[in-house]
Amino acid sequence: MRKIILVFGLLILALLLLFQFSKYAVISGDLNSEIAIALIAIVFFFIGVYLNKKSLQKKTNASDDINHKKIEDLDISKREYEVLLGISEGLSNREIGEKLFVSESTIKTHVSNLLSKLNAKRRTQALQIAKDLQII
Amino acid sequence: MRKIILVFGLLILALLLLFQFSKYAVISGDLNSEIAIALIAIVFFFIGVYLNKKSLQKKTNASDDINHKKIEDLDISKREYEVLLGISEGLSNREIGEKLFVSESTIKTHVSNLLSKLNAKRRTQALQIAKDLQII
DNA sequence: GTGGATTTGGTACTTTAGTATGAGTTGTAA
DNA sequence: TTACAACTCATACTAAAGTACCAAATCCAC
Repeated sequence: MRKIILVFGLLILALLLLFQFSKYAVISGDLNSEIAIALIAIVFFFIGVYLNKKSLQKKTNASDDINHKKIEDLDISKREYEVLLGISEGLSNREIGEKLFVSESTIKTHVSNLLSKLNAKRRTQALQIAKDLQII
Repeated sequence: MRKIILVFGLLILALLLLFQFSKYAVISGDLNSEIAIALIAIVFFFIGVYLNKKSLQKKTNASDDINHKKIEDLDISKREYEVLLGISEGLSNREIGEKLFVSESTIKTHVSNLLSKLNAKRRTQALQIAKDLQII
């Protein structure tokens, strides 16, 4: 919020300076008024582009950022989450076990716990739910 | 490409009109020059916002649009694709069968063919590959 | 209308996935 | 230090998923 105020403050300041400058330049005869207006137009065009890009960037990041709070809320442990990532990579339980240097049994336990925590019946459903909750 | 030229043409036209209008208005004394400049600034600000949004929109759509050509290239039939969508919803073979009003056997056949076409060993891997190829 | 692709489905089997249960090992917060 | 959560692993199941093969019905293009 403070950031937004700062940006807008600076924007207004720049705006005023630009106006004053263009007026002075035109009056003093250093600058053609059309060119001054064109400059202002160009500057504001790019300000529009810049601000829009910034706001869209925030939205995009927010939408594909991982919701860590949700993971905690669901009581998903660190290890369980690593298993979930393995599932999302399309690995089998055995392969996840090899990747994390534990036995397939261990992975099965984690998967089973994960499914109940995510309220899913299958690993594919777990993926769908996890995506909905934006935790993967 | 033709569209871009059209947009820019119109833009330049609008620009010239705006200039002429503001100059005329200022000379005729109907308008204060600061207000004219401010109007131009605002107009160009929104032009910047609008054009930027348009270009970003295209990019976004292109990235999460389904690649139909790829589906054809992989020889994935209409029915197989429907099964793939069922998998991505986290459904079991039986549930996909119920949804498409065919037997589980049929779904198994489709899944098996899908896996070999996608070069996947498991349905979860098929999902990952399908996402990579942007066909789901 | 014939031929090829698609869709359907069955049997028989192997392989994974998932459940239930019990139990030993850590790390760590009270 | 003890109590608890997280992690580990095993056994013994049951339930799905996946493969291989075969076969019939249907649809569509040439």
